[in-house]
Amino acid sequence: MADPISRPFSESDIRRGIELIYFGYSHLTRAADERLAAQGLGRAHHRVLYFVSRQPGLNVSELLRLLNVTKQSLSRVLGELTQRGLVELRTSAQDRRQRLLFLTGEGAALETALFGDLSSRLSAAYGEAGTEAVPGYWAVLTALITMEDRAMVRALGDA
Amino acid sequence: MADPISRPFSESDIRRGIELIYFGYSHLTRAADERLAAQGLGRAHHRVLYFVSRQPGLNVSELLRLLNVTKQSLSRVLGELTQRGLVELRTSAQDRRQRLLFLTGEGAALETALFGDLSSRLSAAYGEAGTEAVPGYWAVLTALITMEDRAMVRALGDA
DNA sequence: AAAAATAGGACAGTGATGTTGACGTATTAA
DNA sequence: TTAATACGTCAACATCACTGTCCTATTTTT
Repeated sequence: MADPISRPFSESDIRRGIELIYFGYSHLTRAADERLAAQGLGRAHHRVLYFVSRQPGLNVSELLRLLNVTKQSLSRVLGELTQRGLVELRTSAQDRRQRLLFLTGEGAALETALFGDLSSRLSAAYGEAGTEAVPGYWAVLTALITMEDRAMVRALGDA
Repeated sequence: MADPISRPFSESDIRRGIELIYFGYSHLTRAADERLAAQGLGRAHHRVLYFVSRQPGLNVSELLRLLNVTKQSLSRVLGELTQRGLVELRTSAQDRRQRLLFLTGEGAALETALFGDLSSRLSAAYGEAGTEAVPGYWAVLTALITMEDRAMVRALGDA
């Protein structure tokens, strides 16, 4: 846990961490952004495709919590994705108020391609940084997430 | 360096890396985003304040390269920042076509507060993750950046 | 059975941030 | 003198987010 006595991190260490995550994230998504743009879609669409692929059958509320946007904002994106036949909404049998989200075949194909874009870049980075570096990368990023949301993010992996 | 033989990274490792950087970055900037919103500013303004603070006297072309946006887009943001008296443009003595960018006192004060927001979150994360984790965090993020841009990012630290 | 809470959708207006494209001007370099 | 460079600017438009309000269907509570 956090050690309140030792403060081994200089301003330069902090600035480095800020700049690297900013540039790193933007490079990570670059190829996927281009593929999306070619289809007339944006990152907002990708995030929906990603999470629906990750947790097929999740409902709108759960997706809203993950994305941390308003339902009006999600509604537009979701409408476009269903119109294009990339995402499907099915009424839940347990609670007929809920709409469960699934990718169509076409949606899954696009998501796979987009995942490939991210994956090839990140695999290369893992490889270049070395196996020992990866747990540290995970640890700092995990610690950036507030306790409140950490369970939600962990749950993605458990699914 | 990259080992072309071993491929020790599963899809789950990759997904984890994607999700953590997405949620981690959004948590990192949360407090700063709120401070900006309270002033009627956005992340675009913050990025300018950040880089001008980091490299006082950089010119518009250099800033465009760092931000990777069009000059029309930057122009609006820069105009707002100068109007509010947060950023100052001075004509370069060496090349009078160039405008060199500096923070005003007020601009520097705001940037300091915003940096404090990022810094306190990231310091806490470094601390929680442990000193050993930080170099791994840096290494993976650095490797995410294309060789082309890596020199540019490194140059920020050297300044 | 009636009332209240929940899940979700819809309409209207607005703002921040980005884009392309075209054009202009001052300054420096060839 | 010509060409390239470093800006700045006007116009139109797209994406993605927001607030606020109102509505329906369904489930839960009382």
